Amino acid sequence: MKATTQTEQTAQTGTGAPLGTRERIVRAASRLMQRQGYEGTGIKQISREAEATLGSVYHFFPGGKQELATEAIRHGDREFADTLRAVLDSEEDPAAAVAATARVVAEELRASDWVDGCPVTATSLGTATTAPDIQRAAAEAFARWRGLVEDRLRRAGIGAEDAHDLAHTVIHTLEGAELAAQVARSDEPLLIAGRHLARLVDSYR
Amino acid sequence: MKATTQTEQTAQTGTGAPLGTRERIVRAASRLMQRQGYEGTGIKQISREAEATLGSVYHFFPGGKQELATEAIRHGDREFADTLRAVLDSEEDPAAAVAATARVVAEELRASDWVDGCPVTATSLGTATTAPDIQRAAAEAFARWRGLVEDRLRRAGIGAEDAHDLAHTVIHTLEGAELAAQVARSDEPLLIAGRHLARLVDSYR
DNA sequence: CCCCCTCTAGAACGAACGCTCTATCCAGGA
DNA sequence: TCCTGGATAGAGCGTTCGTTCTAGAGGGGG
Repeated sequence: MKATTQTEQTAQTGTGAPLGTRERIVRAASRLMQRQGYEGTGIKQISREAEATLGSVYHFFPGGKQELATEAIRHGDREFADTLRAVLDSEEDPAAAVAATARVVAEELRASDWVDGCPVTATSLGTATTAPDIQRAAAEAFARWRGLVEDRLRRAGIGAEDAHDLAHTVIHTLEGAELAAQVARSDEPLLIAGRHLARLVDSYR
Repeated sequence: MKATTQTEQTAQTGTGAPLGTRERIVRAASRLMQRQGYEGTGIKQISREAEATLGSVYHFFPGGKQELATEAIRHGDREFADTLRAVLDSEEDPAAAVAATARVVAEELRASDWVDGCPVTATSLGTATTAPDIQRAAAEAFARWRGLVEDRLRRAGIGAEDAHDLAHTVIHTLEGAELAAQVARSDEPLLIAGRHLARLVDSYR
């Protein structure tokens, strides 16, 4: 971790090569806030987990905790968008694709012992009155995810307005079901949601 | 606010009569945590808002913040259960009843300027690893709400298994749509969810 | 060779945190 | 009349919070 840090972090993301300081901080912030929420996560805990110092955190994020949180949300946004794209394209039938998404979310949640829920939700909840930037980043994440679903449905031949509405309900139902699955420590809510969403999508074909 | 406090608070809830200290504390905690989350809300802020002193808070809730939070969740649980019962019975058709529920949630959210979301979600999120009591109370709230919907659907002639599954998706979709409505500051997610849930329920008749 | 600039390092600040503790108040029973 | 015990009151504990600040490390360009 030297002055070459900045160039490293932009180049390598996928491999196991060492990440730049800035990227390590963002990832640590995203993961911690996903589990503990915005208020429940401290800057010092983030810097410790990222193996960076407080000085580095404020060097890369002069806006402090709020700037770091919005960046963490954007990280979670991109991350889920990637898996969403992949899963939606993995099935021929749009209804099956939606059900597969619910299954994947359920698997990942179970794998984390029901701890890693939606990073965007956990980070943004409770900041409505204090940090509008964070809310905006969260809204943008939801909008992007809905856009991916909407595109997929339109490509399957579903009309523009129906696809728009369906995308809303698909994303939001997954969101709510994941939340319920988390507190119940069971994937039943997500699997039921997947079946119902598939049925709903099918009814518009 | 004297020694008669304890008897007062059990007796009067609906009227405009003065509430007992304990009840005032629970309500303040519920409202504040609904907006700011568990970690974002301080005990001193609660006692200030409830017009009670720190001594009173720890007198009624020796378990501290965690005990207070579980009580706040149970309060929110009962509150939403009451409106849920009322709205579900206000319509003849079960699908229409579900859509009406989404409309009511949207109205209340809008009335609070998109700030008062689900009290159970906001309070319990981020406490998974630290406070299992809070998680349990949240899970019980969801289960109760699902139970109310399931009963309503079964009374409308829907089969046991279908009613069980539908109740899951109805509650969880409303949950997720309310969250999205909050960050987007728009009731569109909830209204779309209401239409889709009605269509889904209808498809099981 | 040395300056410069990005990045690292962590001590220190005031404020707020959850919680403990002692003191006081006051209605009802003996 | 005094006593008892639930309820109120708030100063103060140690800790952690987000943030600021100064100091140093170290490689590339003049």
